[in-house]
Amino acid sequence: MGYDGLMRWQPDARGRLEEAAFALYSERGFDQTTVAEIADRAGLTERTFFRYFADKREVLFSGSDLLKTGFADAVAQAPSSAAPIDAVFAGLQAVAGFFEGRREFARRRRGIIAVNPELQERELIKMASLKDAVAAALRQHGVTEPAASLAAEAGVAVFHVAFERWTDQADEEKLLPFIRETMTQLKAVTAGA
Amino acid sequence: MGYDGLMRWQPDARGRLEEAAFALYSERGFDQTTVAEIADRAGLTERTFFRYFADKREVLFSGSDLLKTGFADAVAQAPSSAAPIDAVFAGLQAVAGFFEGRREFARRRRGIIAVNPELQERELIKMASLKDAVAAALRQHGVTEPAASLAAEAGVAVFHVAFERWTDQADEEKLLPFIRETMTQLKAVTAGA
DNA sequence: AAACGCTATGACAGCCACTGACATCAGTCT
DNA sequence: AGACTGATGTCAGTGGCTGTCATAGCGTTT
Repeated sequence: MGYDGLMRWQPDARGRLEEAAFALYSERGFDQTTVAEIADRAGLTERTFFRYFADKREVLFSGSDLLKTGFADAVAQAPSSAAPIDAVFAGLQAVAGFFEGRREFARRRRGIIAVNPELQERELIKMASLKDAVAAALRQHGVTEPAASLAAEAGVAVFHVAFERWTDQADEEKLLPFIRETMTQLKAVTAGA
Repeated sequence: MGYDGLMRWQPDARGRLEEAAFALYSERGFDQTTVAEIADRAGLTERTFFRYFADKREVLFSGSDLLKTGFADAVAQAPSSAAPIDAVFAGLQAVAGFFEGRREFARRRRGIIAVNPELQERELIKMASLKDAVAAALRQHGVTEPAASLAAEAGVAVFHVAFERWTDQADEEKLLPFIRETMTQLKAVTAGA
């Protein structure tokens, strides 16, 4: 039999909270949404929200762990003969796969984050964490510092720039070509003089 | 005659708040310090703290505006014949001057920030803002996107890595040599393959 | 010098993010 | 049935941050 209005013990509390937050942040904006409202919409309480997410921002970043491990694992599994920049590129290819078919979602999520400094801060620290993971994977490959950190910085910079250009596009296209082109241009820039 | 205990209308309220915050964050850590305590130590009230600083973190970042304009102005004033990466390097030289003789302060400040994720987030968004300013200066130079953004990312990455290595050093040395070396290594890494 | 006005600060009330402690509910095991 | 476990609810409290109004110091005007 169905549950009577009460949602307690309904499945996927975490997912419901994510959806509710995403919807409310879209409709009214992050600042104009309270955690109590998110919890209500998900049929839960504020306290439960904070059991699943460390804070009000984190609910938008549940995918970043997968992105991080996907990127770093691909770097770690690159042939050991590969130059650092090529190992990083292998990671970027994995990232491109990660976003396959999710451009519209990525676009709306970016819209929410773009208008709020607090959310931008969170996004930046996720990027920094991604960078650290990539650097660690490179070191595991025998790349020494500071080359590992710099190659990781370069890789994440390429991802960031390419990702923005991809979501700015009107048409549904693949992310990978943007990554390729951005990487080429980074090489051109740093080779200057 | 001197003032009797009350500090109202004592000069440099802002500076006193900065010093008090820096001291307390050092002694007990950021989380264990309340804004009321900072204000007390500065002889002011909590409300006044928030008139000078947007939030509890911002009090540690008052210098970042000077750093940003110093970096960006130097980029903008580089000879128009200079390649993007060389204009960026001119900016980095200005940054090195900015930190002249402030290594110990930079070191302690970094210690406060290093142990607190919220402060790291704030530092990261300041870096991003710095990057944006540098990119804008490059565009003003006629550099097109995405080269401007990428060169700016590269420049800020070099600053970041060099700065960390400089503050890790035990001896008081100049920042500029670290910047030179880091820049060289970035070029080597991105030239790979 | 008295009145005026301007700005920095204080005082107070309130919202909301976030936390700790304990109660309660649903399903499982025995 | 009764005990056990894990997810959720309830409640009280802390602290960051804001809006609003009162007040203190200081210069200016008349």
